[in-house]
Amino acid sequence: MLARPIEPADTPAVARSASTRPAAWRCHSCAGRSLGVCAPLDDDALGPLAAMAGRRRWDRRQVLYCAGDRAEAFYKITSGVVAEFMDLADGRRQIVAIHTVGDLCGYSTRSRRHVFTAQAIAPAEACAFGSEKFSAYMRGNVQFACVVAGDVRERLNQATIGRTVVGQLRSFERVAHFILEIEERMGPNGVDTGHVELHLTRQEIADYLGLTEETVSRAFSKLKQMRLIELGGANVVAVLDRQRLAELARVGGRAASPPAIAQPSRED
Amino acid sequence: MLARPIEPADTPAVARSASTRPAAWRCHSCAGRSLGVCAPLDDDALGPLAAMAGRRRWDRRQVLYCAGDRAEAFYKITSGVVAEFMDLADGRRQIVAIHTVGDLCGYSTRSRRHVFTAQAIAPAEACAFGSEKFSAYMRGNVQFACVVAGDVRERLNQATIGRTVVGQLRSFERVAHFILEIEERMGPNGVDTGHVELHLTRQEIADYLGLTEETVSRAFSKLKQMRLIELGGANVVAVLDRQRLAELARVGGRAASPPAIAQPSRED
DNA sequence: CGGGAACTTGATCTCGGTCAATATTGGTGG
DNA sequence: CCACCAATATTGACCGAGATCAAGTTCCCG
Repeated sequence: MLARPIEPADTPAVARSASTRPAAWRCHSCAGRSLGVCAPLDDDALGPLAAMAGRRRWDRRQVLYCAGDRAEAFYKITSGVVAEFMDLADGRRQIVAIHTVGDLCGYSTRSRRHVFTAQAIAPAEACAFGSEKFSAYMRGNVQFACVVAGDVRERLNQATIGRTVVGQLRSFERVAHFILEIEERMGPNGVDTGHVELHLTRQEIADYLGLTEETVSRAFSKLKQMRLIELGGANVVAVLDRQRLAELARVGGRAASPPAIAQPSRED
Repeated sequence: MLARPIEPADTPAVARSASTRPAAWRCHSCAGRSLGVCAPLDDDALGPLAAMAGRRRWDRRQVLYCAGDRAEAFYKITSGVVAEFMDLADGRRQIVAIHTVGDLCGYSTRSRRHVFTAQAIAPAEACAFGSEKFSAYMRGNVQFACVVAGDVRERLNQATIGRTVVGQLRSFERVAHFILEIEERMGPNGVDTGHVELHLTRQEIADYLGLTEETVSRAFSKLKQMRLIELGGANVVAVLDRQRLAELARVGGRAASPPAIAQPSRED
């Protein structure tokens, strides 16, 4: 089944065989252990997943799967960045999601086919779960099924906010929103230096926001001129005034920065 | 029809007590029984849901819930049309979903608050399930949890296609897509006469597609002039050439291109 | 019928797209 | 380490799709 170009699991034989060590022990060194669908699971619930997981990696620009392909696996990203997009016949492209460490991608239609194409934006690694086994585990474990449902629900909310951004905001407002979104999603590390590595090229940002690369570039220049950001090398942006940036980017009634980290089932 | 704002369940005592009549018996006359999350469930699985369900109804323009409100219930629509939208501070509005018979709405954030506002676009009725009970039933029934996960996944796909429509298509292409979408979602009845009742005003369509009402109106006129549609009274559209309409509206589905390996860059 | 809401159409303006010319960056080999 | 080259970004000039402003027109519904 799930082909593994690299290695099924870089695990010493001793660990695989013995029941003295739960399969989930390998997860302890995983950056995504406390993120996304893994976070709410204890080691017991994680065990079957860890046992079916294989490792995969892709270089920048490599494709994980294509729209229309039969869905073979889910991928939980452990490093790097992956974009999902839809293509139009004439070459227009809409990036519909950007995934990074902790995110699960590979959701498909009811007919088990991918709707989107996924491509590594930065060299990426992931835990791969065969679709069949993954679904079977869902059908056998309520907790996991609920966790997945919650994950998809969260993604639906993100997608919907994205639709509002593209449908209603002006170009530079969209870019402001993008900067804050990336800062939030990519840097879940505690204190921020105010420096955000974008990972996406101007063209990719344009495809994400429904603009052209020239307009995106102009928007960056405008925000820089407004003293809200500073542009650095290596595609890094320094956020100078998060407050005003957030006002430009505001979508929906309340603050655009819900504590998005994987955490308790309820807050406030 | 049965009206009445909130009742736990107007079930004859005999049905509630006796095992001779499952609680789901009332569902047999429901238009949504074979749609959405109810469809995959047999009467046994439906029973607990039916037992917790109450009926609600809203007039045109009435609000089901507001963004930021604490989520109290899920609503499975049994008649009418409901729109979910996000508002911006300055009055701009994005309709992010249109729901009709069979659709479940009321999904919230992890913090149990609504992200969107829901409003009846046409007088609507729904089966209401208290959030707590609904979630509890999910946590106790794998099948139901999986069904809900599948429903949300489907919605995610729709939302993503919507984002592509708004981000990439020209105004009249978006309207073409809208017409076909409404035809498909509102008329699940067998053979179509080619007549689609839109239910939404021009302004609402505009808010859905990220346009202005004038532009929407011009797009309708243009499609009419192109002999693809005919405009009738009562906000009804006659589809004259579904084929060409679909070509304008096409997103995602690549036709015959071999899904070769990593296409390094966009063109060439 | 009458009046208000929804729709259509026209005139003009503007934001963002398009085309095109540099400028900058980053990677590679000498 | 530097020179060179391709990829990416920036900036400018111009254009056009869609927004805006402003009348009219049609459709409901009492």
